[in-house]
Amino acid sequence: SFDPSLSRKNSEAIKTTKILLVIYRNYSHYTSHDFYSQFGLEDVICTDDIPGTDEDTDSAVLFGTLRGNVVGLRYYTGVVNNNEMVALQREPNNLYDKNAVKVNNVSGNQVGHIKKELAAPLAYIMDNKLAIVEGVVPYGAKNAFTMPVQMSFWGKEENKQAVLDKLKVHGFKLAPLSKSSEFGFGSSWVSGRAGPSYSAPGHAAVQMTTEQLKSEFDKLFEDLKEDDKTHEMEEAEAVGTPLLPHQKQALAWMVSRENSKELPLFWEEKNNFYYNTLTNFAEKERPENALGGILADDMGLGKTLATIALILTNFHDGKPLPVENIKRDQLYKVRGVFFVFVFSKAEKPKYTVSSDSEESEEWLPQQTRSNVTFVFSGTASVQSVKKNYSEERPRTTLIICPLSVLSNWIDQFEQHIRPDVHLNIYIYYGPDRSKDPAFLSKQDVVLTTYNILASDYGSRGLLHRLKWLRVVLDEGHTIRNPNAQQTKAALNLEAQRRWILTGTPIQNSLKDLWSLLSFLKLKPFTDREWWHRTIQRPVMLGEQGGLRRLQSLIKNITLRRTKTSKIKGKPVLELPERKVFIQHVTLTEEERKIYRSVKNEGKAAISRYFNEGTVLAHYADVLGVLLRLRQLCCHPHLCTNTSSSSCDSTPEELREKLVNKMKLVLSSGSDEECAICLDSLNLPVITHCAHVFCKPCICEVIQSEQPNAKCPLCRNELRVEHLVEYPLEESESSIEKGDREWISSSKINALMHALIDLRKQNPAVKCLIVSQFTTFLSLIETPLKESGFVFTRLNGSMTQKKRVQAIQSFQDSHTGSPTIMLLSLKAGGVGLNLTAASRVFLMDPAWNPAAEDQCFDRCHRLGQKQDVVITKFIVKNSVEENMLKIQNKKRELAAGAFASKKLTASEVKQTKINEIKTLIDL
DNA sequence: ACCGCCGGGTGCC
DNA sequence: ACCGCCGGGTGCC
Repeated sequence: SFDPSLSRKNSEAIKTTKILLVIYRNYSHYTSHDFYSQFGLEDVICTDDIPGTDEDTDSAVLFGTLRGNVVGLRYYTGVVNNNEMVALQREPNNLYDKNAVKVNNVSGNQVGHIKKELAAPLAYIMDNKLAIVEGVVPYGAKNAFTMPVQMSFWGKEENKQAVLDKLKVHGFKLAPLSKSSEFGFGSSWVSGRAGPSYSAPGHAAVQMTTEQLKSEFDKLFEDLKEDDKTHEMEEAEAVGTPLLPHQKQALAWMVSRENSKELPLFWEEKNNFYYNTLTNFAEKERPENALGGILADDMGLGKTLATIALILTNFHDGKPLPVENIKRDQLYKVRGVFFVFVFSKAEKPKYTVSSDSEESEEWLPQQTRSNVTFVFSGTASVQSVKKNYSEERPRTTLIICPLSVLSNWIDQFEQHIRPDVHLNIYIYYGPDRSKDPAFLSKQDVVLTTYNILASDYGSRGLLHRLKWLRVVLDEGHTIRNPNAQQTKAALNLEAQRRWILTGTPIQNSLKDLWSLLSFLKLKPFTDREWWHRTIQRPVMLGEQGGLRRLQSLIKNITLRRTKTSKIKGKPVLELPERKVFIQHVTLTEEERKIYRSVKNEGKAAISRYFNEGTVLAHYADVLGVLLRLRQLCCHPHLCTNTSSSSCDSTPEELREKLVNKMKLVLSSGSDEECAICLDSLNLPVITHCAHVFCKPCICEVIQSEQPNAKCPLCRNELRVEHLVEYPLEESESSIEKGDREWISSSKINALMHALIDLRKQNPAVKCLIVSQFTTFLSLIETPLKESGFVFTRLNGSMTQKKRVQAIQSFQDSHTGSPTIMLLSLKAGGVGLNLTAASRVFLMDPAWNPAAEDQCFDRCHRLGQKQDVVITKFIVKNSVEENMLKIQNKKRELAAGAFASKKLTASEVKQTKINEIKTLIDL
């Protein structure tokens, strides 16, 4: 499998010194977090530095417990059971007592108040966040006026004394932590099962070590395969592409989830009541099962196709979208309702709704105003149903995806729906998008992006006013951060069925899971407190029961297969091989000279930061130095000298400098994410301390930290009026193009040599040429034209239409179609399909090996028929080689047993410092 | 009796 | 609340 063309010649340009064969492994759990871990920013970003994030509940310990009283029961409707969990909630605006503390049951109905004498110290403790106070009503739930409540106080060790003192002043004392302090669950009336136990830390019957826990956690999603999910289902006729066996499994599972009549997990029916076995909450109303789930298949297994098949197959009431057309003369009017009856075999027409349509009886009487069209077969079974849905019975599937995969969805719909089937699909995107709710709700499918979703939420726009039949979040892990705007926006959508598609289900934290569960409307986890008390904390404390619950929960709502999963003994996907070669390039003496001088200058600056201990504060500058070096490895013209910083300048100069820095960071290929929402930048702004965030994110931080807001990355002062916005679309063209004469570079020579060689062997083979620098791609265009290559190009900045055109022409197999695509590394999202290419030339290494892998997967995926050969050009003795070292270290770490062992803040810092040192040879 | 005791009215915060 | 608390009625043995 060694490609001789790469080393055959010993030309002047390519001084190939060594070729390495890297065997492909799956690094899919490598994520964009990596950038932050690389620079040790995770601890700064992910913990309590940002207001509104989880109150560092992971490190909370139990201070003790206290018995108190709930009073005023007769004024409220909320009821509880014995042993039921209750939520304590401050009510600072209470007219009678500013210390008031409400007591709510699991579904949020108020039960009463904490007696005022106790509320006084509680209010202090809660307001100052000294402890989290949780309650359970041990008995007396049926009392008329007051009932007892057993309270547990959880907090950071350093706050324990303050809590004890405050309680003491008011004459209260926490019970010592003894075994007997396990409260409540022993006498649970929930029969049959062993009730859950929430024991105090240190007293868990079998406590797991952090390592055990970690490995169990990693296995969570791997143990999901087989058992009940092997059932296959034939796709509806309307699906134009035959499904593979594993896709039929996915379809069967998704349809069964949507049509499920079962109680959700952790609920039981008893005495006409429905009991939640985790919280002991009960209600008369049957809790709705989450009609949906998480499809967490590896990328390339066809999540998109499975979803399309789901839409068509479970189109309405468990029936598929009909393929045949309805004839007009079969229309009958009955009491203002339009029915179409198609009787194929029956002797007599029936003017009743078929009993097969279980729900018709219940809804028809109220629905007589809407126009309904039914198609029945004579055997009284419904063959197909089509009707104008009323607002209460929405028909529309809303699909939300990153912009980069929007076109992929459109393609896939076109590709996989039979041409004679009519499906209304509307792309809700762009300034001219429809403002008409009636129009939108008449669509079968509405496609939009997370950014549109987020801005729609802010303005309470159409997406949030309509009721949807189904909402699908593609790349759904984008809602893992509960504070991000798009997460809130997604959680607030109204829909009957909800799906999350993701290839990376859990990053490395349980916390990530909560947003997903909350989106799925899984009772009672929509409220973070119940999730935290019943699952997250028990798991964190190493309790077996907690992990068991988590496992069954994940198992219940998730389907995940990897590329290596097997179905009936055969791999789910048989992809051609994929080989990665590293081709070393040696710079010419002239290039080396420039490189060396920039490096020495940058090295001096960075050593100074090290000596001053201000590396993090000069974060953008460090990146800038590294960026310039990486650019010089590619081509001397890439490095436009964005001068190093000097202090104190006029506001205008400062502004310009900041804009330049922002451009630097945005084009560095390493940091296109916002440190707050951890997602791609939405309206990027730069702070005076030169850190880039989404404007909405940072504004929220500033808002909530009033009046002394600090930068989440470096703790410098922040002001809204100091934020500098990214200037609108002047980009690209301004970066010098025609004003310098074109020259080649060692890397371009190496590339051209390989391309020409390849063309000699097989003129039809298609290649991707990938770089993080779009200017570099532009420079490469010149020799491509000179050598007569037909090529196309895909940039992040291209309009949707142009992207589609570029992709289509490249995927075209006719002679004369482009054989080369110039691709910016981050241009295509995960869904981008470039299977026409079987060769990839990666012109410059990325910080994050996962970003590279993702890029390779755009051609090494379902539909690829040939082996994929990837060539990475790496300049000898340069920052690129050092980047490889770090990439390899990361891969080892990710693959090793201690995978993502939590590092302490100082360990992370040290790692970061070492990495910067490695990168610049310090 | 500027007390005690009785029994009715009453009741979250 | 089959409590506590309040405040009015009442008052030797």
